[in-house]
This record gives sequence, C-alpha cells and structure tokens, in this order.
Amino acid sequence: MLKITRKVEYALIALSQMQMKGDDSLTSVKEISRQNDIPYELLAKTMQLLARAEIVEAVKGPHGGYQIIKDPTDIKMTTFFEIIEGPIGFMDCYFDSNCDQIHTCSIRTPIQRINDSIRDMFNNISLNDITRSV
Amino acid sequence: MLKITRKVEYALIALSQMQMKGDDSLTSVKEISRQNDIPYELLAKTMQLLARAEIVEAVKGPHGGYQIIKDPTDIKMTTFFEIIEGPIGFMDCYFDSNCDQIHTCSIRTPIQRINDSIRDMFNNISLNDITRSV
DNA sequence: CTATATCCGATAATATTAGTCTTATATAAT
DNA sequence: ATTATATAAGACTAATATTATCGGATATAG
Repeated sequence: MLKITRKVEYALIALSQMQMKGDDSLTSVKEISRQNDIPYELLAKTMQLLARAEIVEAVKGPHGGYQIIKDPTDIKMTTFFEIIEGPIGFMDCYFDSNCDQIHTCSIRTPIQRINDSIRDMFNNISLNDITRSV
Repeated sequence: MLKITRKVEYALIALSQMQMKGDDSLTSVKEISRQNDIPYELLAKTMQLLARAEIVEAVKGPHGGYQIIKDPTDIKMTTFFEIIEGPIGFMDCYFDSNCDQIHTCSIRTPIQRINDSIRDMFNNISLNDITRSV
C-alpha cells in the first residue's frame, strides 16, 4: 500500500536525466532504458503518456527522441501521477463509488480528510522538486 | 497507487464501531461483519492482527468477542498501517533494497523526502482521529 | 529504400490483494 | 461431559493490479 508504481518511477528517472542533458537536446527511450536498466517497452509506453499530456514532445525517426516542453516547475505531482496512473485516491469510494454502504459508512469523513491531506501534499510538490539535478 | 487495502479499511470500520459501543463491551467478528457486509473470515484475520498487536483483546467462547485495550489516541496511523500491512514505503528501495542502481539513482533523495513527508503526516494522525464517533 | 525512432493495441507473466476453507483451541451454558 | 459459539491460525484459491512483452503501425533522416 501507499507505493508508487514502476511506471511513475521510470518516468521520474527519465525526466530527471532529460533535465540533466539540457533543454533542447533529444533523448531516446533506448538511451534511458539502457542507462538505467529499465524495460524498453514499458518505458516507451510511459513516455507516450507524457507525450500525450504534452509534458514532452516526440521527434520520430533516426536521431529522434523526446524533449521536455513543459516546465517541470509548473507541474504538480498530483497531476503527474494522474497522467500516468489515472485518478488517485486513498480509497476507491472517492472516484468509482458504487459502494452501497456509502451513507452509513462510519469512516468516510475522516478518510476523506486523509485523502485531502495527501492531495494537498502532492499539490505542493512540483515535478521539478523531484527531477531537478541540483 | 497510494491506496489503503481492504484489511485496513475493515479494521478501521471495526474499531470505529467498537468505540461507538463503549469501552468495556465485547464485539464479535460476526456482528461487525454482518452489520457492514464485510467478509467474515477476512475481518477475523484482521482482528487477529490487532489482537497480536495488543490493540484489542480477544475473549473466546460464547458471548465472547473483542474489546479495545489500547487508547486509539496513542496509536499513530503509521504504526497501525504497519501492524496490518507490514513496513510501508513509498518505494521499495527503502525497505527491501536489493536495487543495484541505488548509488547512481537520480531520484533517490527526492523520493526519500516524499517518503518522509508521508510518514510525518501519518505519524501526526492518530487512530482515534479516524475512528472516533464524534 | 532502409534503418531507426515513436505509437498503440493486445496479450502474457507476475505480484499483490482479497476471500475461502479447514482444523484447533477456549469457554459458557446446559 | 457435551454442545454451541467464539477466536487462532495456516493453507489454499480467486480476483485484481501491476509489470513486461509482442506485433504491427507511422514518421523521417540519410
């Protein structure tokens, strides 16, 4: 419980390396996957998610690769998680609520508070806080 | 990701109801499982974990059940989670670290900070904060 | 035209979580 | 003593989620 997934981990590593290389250089999936011993296909998929979300831009063809196009300082970790994982919630009942006990549930309100606390926390951490080199 | 498990959920509901019933009354697994539509066996297992951790005490035999013996105010949520789930960590590398990239990992330090933040947060929430009736 | 890169849906493998089954032990009540 | 009822606990199965792989597509530099 309370763990990040590999996809998130890989994405963070990838972006971290891309930031280190500098703003306008391209980095290929192969390059990152080799250097960090990350399964190529999985990393590729993850980068595709980031491309769709317009955090990175893809350049196809030989010497192609990815490039960061959105300032990581402006990306909240909540947003980042949700790009990769979909909606996050401490308990299911806060997004796909088909729980028929929802009205009588005695722990709903406090769990909601925890949920909010977690969100607050990740709203106040930017992607750059994690991936910046310095 | 970042979700609590059913066992934690069930434990919270059970303790919540036990607190409502009052301090020195016994509550059986059957009672809780029926009232909340929770699988009996799974709840039973979970209660056993709480009993081993001496949060509740078991009374066997007819009219038996469980009773809270430790003030929920004095139990941190981190402790509670770990009683039920074992060690919690935002990433694996902080408890069963056989990752051979650990020295070169570019995101280790920031992830460690998030990890600490989550722990801090749950260290400052008591079980009672979740399970108290009022 | 070919080599190399991303794109993307489908599927397989693995791990985790959830739930079930069975047997044992304790005890209150008859 | 026997029975009914409660917890204790390990083994097992099922369901779900995560991780990894495969196959074929498009784009493009050389």
